[in-house]
Amino acid sequence: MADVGRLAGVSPTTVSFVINNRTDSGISPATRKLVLEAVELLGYRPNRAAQGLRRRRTQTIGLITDQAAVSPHAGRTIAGAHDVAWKHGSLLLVANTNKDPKVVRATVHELLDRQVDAIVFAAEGTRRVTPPEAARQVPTVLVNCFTAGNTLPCVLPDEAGGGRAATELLLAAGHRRIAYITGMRGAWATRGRLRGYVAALADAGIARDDGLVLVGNFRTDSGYERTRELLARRVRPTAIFCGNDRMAMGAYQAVAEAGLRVPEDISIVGYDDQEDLAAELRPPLSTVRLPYYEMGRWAIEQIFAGTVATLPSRTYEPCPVVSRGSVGPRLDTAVSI
Amino acid sequence: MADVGRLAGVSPTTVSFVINNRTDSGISPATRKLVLEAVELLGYRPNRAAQGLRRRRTQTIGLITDQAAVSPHAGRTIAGAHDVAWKHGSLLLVANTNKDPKVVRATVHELLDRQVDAIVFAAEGTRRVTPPEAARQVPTVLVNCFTAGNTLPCVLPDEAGGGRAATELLLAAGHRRIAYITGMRGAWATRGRLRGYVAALADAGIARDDGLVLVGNFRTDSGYERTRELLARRVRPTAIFCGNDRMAMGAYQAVAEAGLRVPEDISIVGYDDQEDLAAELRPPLSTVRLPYYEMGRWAIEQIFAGTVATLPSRTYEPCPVVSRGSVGPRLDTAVSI
DNA sequence: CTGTTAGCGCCTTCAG
DNA sequence: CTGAAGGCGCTAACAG
Repeated sequence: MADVGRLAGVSPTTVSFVINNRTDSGISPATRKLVLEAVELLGYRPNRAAQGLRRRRTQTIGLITDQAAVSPHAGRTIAGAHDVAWKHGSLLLVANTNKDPKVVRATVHELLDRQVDAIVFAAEGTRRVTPPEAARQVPTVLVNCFTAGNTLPCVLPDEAGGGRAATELLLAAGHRRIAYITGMRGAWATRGRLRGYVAALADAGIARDDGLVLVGNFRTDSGYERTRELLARRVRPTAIFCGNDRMAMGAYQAVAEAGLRVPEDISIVGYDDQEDLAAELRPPLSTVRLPYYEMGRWAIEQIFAGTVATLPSRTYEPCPVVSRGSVGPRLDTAVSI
Repeated sequence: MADVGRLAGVSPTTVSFVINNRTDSGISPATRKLVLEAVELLGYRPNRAAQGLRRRRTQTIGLITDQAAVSPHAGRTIAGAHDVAWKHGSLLLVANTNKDPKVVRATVHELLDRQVDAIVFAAEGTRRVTPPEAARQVPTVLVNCFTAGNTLPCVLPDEAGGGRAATELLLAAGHRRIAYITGMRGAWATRGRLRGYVAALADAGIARDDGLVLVGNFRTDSGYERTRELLARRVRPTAIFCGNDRMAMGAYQAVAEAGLRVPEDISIVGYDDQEDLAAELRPPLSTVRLPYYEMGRWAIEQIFAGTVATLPSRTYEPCPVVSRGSVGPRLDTAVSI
């Protein structure tokens, strides 16, 4: 910076003013141009570490994930967060903990030591977390997780809305006997999706039939097995809502083995919109998207909006329907009620 | 730090010595203990931004990806890189470019401005890249990509080795009529895998039969279509090596539709070991793993080993076979040669 | 409209 | 064995 000043024949201060184009302390256009030329000539770039030291803002945000490796989910959250941060001139310091509380603590400290402006916690599967107290030193927002007393603002997928949307997609196609293969019992996602399913049926004036709700576990096998059971019944459902895409893949197989076709003979809807799976199934699977990218965006947007302190304890991000080719009209009018 | 010194009754210098436990400038055990207690009491943590300014090392490494969102791949590379960096007390500054050269340039500068100690470039799909010259200011290593003149060291998956391993897995099970459904023509991965396939067959003394090599495009549909063609032949292959897992999924469907079973009637091997797909297929797919995690590790290890400058232009990371349940013994001895 | 001065928090000679 | 002084690169008061 001193070099730039020397070359332009001004003081370092003036250079600083020009670089940060501060309008308050009016620099003459001529000087300004002179400085800019010197900057260009020398290829000068300000040292952010020094800036951070002085300004107490590093233009860096810490993002802590559970387990980035396992699924594309963490990647999408990071991408969403990154895009917004980038637009504001910030970058992400990304760290992985393997849910190990000691590592989480250590990570928060490492981030804080590097003077991050804010921290985002992102979980793969929705769950309760207990971030270390130290994180409170900077604005903190939770993505896809929440604390016991709702002590930190968080954003969660609107699972109930997604369950409703999936069910309504089927309802709109004329289906009335819609089975639901749930995910793992007790999982936060499972409960929400079920609530949406039940509500949608109720709104459509369809009597609740617990026989149509089978318990799966999110694995392909359970989708396959439960679908076989369903197809073996005297009165079959005309559509199946699967608690996730992998179970839907299992369902596809059971349907094929029974000599039936999707969607001609039976309609299927998944959940998650798992990349490289839902779109690649034959026929492409209609499903509901888990808004990881959007949640990542949201978190960073709140940070830049400076609204973190005043945020409601929970914000729900919609799970939009992704219509592909696995839902068809109900055809068995003869058999249904 | 001054506070700590005051509390311990020593100068800031002494505190610094204790914190960085410098053995050269011998601090008495008593003083040392005193300082450590003060640090503990005050919850003092050194400011890395200030340290970085002084030491010219920020304990931060920049990691630039192509498109983190699309697949789990980038996530695995990040995880591998992170784990090694963490072990050395460093953190990753992660940034995404969407292959846009202007964004890539800008990102490199943002990273350099933040004084990263090194830069890693990671691509999703193996390809040629042209990183901005500016990156040379710090050690730079490429993951899953390479430059035109091999001007920067890189690590790539050993696709030929993987193609060979997949083929040998089938050969070992007794198969001799092994078809290969390739990925997109011209893709770097496709060529390497094919080379390995051809070499393995040659080594086994099996005459080359170009009729067994069908061109696919990495999408599920092509795996399905090519497999149908294969199954319609008078003399069928007893095993199929698919250029990736998605095509293997398509192959599974064609096999099922033909009333055949994997692996009883026909064996199938995939490539990529795509999470949440290969392991979830029924039967679980035997495949070859793309070593993203390992390549991420490798890159950071080189950086800490200080060997970046002396590295060979290309290093190949093995693609290990992942045996699951889709390969069985050849049963049609009657029909084969 | 521009320059001087004084740190941000830390590390590193160099004296004692 | 420990402390004082100086500076990493930058910005914010405060003068002029």
